[in-house]
Amino acid sequence: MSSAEVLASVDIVALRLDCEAQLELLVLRRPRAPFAGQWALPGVLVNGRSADVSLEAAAARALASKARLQPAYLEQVATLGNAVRDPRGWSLSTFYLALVPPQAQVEGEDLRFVPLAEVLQGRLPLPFDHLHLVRQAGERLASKAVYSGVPLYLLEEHFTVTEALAAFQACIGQPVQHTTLRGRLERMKSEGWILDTGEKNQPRRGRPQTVWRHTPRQSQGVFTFDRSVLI
Amino acid sequence: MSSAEVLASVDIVALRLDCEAQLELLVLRRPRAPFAGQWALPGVLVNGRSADVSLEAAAARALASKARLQPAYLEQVATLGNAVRDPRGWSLSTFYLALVPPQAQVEGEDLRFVPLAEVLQGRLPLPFDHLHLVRQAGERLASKAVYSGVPLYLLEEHFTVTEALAAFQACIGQPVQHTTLRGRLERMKSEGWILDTGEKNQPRRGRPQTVWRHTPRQSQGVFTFDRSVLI
DNA sequence: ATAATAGTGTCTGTGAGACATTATGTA
DNA sequence: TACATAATGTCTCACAGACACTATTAT
Repeated sequence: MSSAEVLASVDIVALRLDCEAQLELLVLRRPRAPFAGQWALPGVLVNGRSADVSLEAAAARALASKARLQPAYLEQVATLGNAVRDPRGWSLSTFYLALVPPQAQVEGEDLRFVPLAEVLQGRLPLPFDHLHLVRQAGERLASKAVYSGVPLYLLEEHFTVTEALAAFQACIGQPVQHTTLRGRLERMKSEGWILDTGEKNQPRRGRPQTVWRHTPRQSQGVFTFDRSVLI
Repeated sequence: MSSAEVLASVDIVALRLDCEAQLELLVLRRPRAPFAGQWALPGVLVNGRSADVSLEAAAARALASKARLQPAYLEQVATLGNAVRDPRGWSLSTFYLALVPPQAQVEGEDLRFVPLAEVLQGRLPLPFDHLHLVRQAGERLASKAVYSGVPLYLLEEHFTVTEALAAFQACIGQPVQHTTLRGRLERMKSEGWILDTGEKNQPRRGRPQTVWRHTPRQSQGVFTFDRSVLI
């Protein structure tokens, strides 16, 4: 059997929070055709010649080699494949949702974070069907945020309730009651996923904030609640 | 750029319920090397030469052409890719969970349903990493069954609470309170996902059963509850 | 003191768990 | 009648929603 005529790639939808707790998307200026010079999702081709032992490894390589980023959370979202998404022919994209801590230093000539909202509204066009991938990854994040602790991976290891609240709301796209979140954090604490450092953080004005620390048991696992935050 | 040296396939984990409400897995005797003659998951290669317009179409083709089956539910689970899963080299498998109604007529020389439990226990070995795919698909089904109406796709369109209960329990692998299920069905009814036909079914002995009808709004959608069935 | 922000308490509603009770059929 | 199976009712508990109230800081 000859090698199959299909182009397989791994693409990354990497998100972080900006200083106003809005989601940002990592984009990269494409070095090669097609769409050379355009901003697009970082990705790599997977084939027998690349050294990756697995798809996961290819995803990690895409982020590490193109952006020198190590995600706090990495999850495969889905694989999209059809005959028209790439002008070169039948192609497959297995795409991942990556969550990276805020203020990662990646600004450069051909690498930057852009507001996710701009992309979703089409004001910042992406080549291929990358907008579709971004949408699906965003929906995955939103749906997981209502019943899991996933948004904590967008924060520094040490965080406050206010920061966590902003992260959940950014992921879900809806307001969340702080009392609800406090209850959930309390449950995560009792199961060892986070802990109260005892430290306090002093905001510009007002009462000092409790500082929590995110300590996921297994790396990149998610704490799952048995209820959805009702919207 | 030459065609990439990667083998891409779509594999199907098709499940149905036997007459004792145990899950069964569809397996197919491989016509070609590698592993010719062994029972394995049905699947097809995807490449530019096959006529599939998309991965979804390839998945449907795999089921239709190899088993003449049309699934009531079809969902992409994930894509597994690495250098060692196929002796021919670096390969990708995008695999789908398919739910088919009971008593579908597919028995044949090189096509049959086998008890899922036998496969999971390793008493019925599968080639490649197919056991791994089956496990992941099974876990996906179990996790969805606790907060959605997915198991109803394993039933005939007309069903009773007892049948539904058996389906949920088979998917979850745990007993479920019939009162809980009745409550959920009532909620699905009020949102139009199922309806009370008014008919009754008379079991061998005992009170007649209400006959419900599964009428999913959008084909293959799932009703989602905002709580998990607490285990 | 006042404003701002963090954190707690209270009441309600929903829906699951557990289990008793009632309903309706067959043998 | 006895028995089997289906369906309902009741009570408790966990937890989200909503919102009032208290606590602790800076200005």
